[in-house]
Amino acid sequence: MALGGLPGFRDFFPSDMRLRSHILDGWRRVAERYGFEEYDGPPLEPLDLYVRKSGEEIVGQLYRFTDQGGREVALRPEMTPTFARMVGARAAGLPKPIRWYSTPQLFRYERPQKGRLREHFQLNMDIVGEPGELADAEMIAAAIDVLREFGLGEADIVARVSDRRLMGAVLDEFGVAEDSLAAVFAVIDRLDREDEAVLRDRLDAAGVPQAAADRIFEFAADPDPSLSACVEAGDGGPELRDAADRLSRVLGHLDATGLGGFVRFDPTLVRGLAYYTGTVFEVWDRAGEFRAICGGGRYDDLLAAVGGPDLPALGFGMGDVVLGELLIARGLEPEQLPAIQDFVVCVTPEQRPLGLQVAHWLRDSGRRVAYDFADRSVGRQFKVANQMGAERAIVVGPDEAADEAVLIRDLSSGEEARVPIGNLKPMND
RNA sequence: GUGGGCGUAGCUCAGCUAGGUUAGAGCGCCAGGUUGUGGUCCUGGAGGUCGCGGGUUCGAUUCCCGUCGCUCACCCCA
Repeated sequence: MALGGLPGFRDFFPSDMRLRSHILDGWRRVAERYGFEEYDGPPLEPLDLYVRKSGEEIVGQLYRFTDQGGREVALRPEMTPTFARMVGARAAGLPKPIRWYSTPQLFRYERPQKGRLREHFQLNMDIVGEPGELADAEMIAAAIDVLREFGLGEADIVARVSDRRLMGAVLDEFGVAEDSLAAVFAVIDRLDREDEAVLRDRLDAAGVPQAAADRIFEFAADPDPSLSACVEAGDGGPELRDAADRLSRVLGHLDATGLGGFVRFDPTLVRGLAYYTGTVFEVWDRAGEFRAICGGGRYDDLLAAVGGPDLPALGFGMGDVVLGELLIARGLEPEQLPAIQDFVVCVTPEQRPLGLQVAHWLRDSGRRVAYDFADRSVGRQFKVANQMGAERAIVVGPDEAADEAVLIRDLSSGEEARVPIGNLKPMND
């Protein structure tokens, strides 16, 4: 290989393209089954579109440059700003709620690692203009159904669901100061992966009182947390009660759909959820081998904040990289379809014109057809037909031609039959 | 940005651990095994500056240093 590609970018050989198409096709099927309409925007956007939402520090993680017209531009790292602009342009005239989906290729300048490249495809499904909990449940159900579409079941995946406001209220009640909240969230996110002693040191460094730390670990130790326990721990203020009530209804709706077995209330879900305002969720493989497969939630203030309409909204994103790794690990890759169905065998070069006509008729009727480009022996042509995975060999030879027929051989059973050439003509010819 | 692992044919790897004649295997690929029938089998072939550069040495794929690349983890995560 004289020249490699860029790190974190993928070449999709035919065998890889199979999985990619499988994933993208599955995404589309389910999104449309949920009544979502597809949209797309430009892969290149003004840099400012992302700075405005996420701040200057994000610039280092963007693929960005100055174009020949002096504009600062960036390859899109996420779809939400583009979505906000597009929704804003049409929202006034569209019936609510708006249900749109997209499958953009996104780019981020980061060190590639497992499940995380510099480029990926991401399913985005969003609902705009609906404040009620049925929409929250609908969104989570859609995410689960997308994964079910690929053959993943309750034993494979789990949706962790919470409300953005719950844990903050609980921590407040524990005596955690407002300005150490971020550090505490980071600790909570690592409860499964890090020793308690290390995490206690971090809490201490963040200025969290010993008593508060004790209550955090006690709270997090509950293997099957309940909403009521959460409200109790937080000594339910009105906002906490409202969040708990809402979440309770969301979970109830999900039970009603029959997807309850995929769902788990998890108040420790706090990570990377800066702009969410209510329901938040992530879907994980149960074995915990991979990163989050998908994440999303309600972001009622975001559209207005990035210059879009002031409408409540919610949605999720699901990347193709982790999902692809998971499907491979669970043996759920799509099966390889042979490239062709029919292989036209020419016995002698004299049959070439007839062979070309037969092949073209078959193609016109929708069959996948190939033939040998060289005038090789019949045996060789059969070898190629077999190698290409053909179901049938269509033999065009002098004996058959004399009868205005071809010989059709079933390559798996070996059965042969003479068929009049006219029978191969497409129906509508 | 930080740290670990790995770089030998298209792919998966062996050889290197006391440095030495034309660097190997399996799979894959190509061509044959004659005259109209494939999958198995047999024969032959193509394909490698042993990632790159430097050092030690009579001699380096093998030892040392550097560098690049890949990969995993950390950081970060929209």
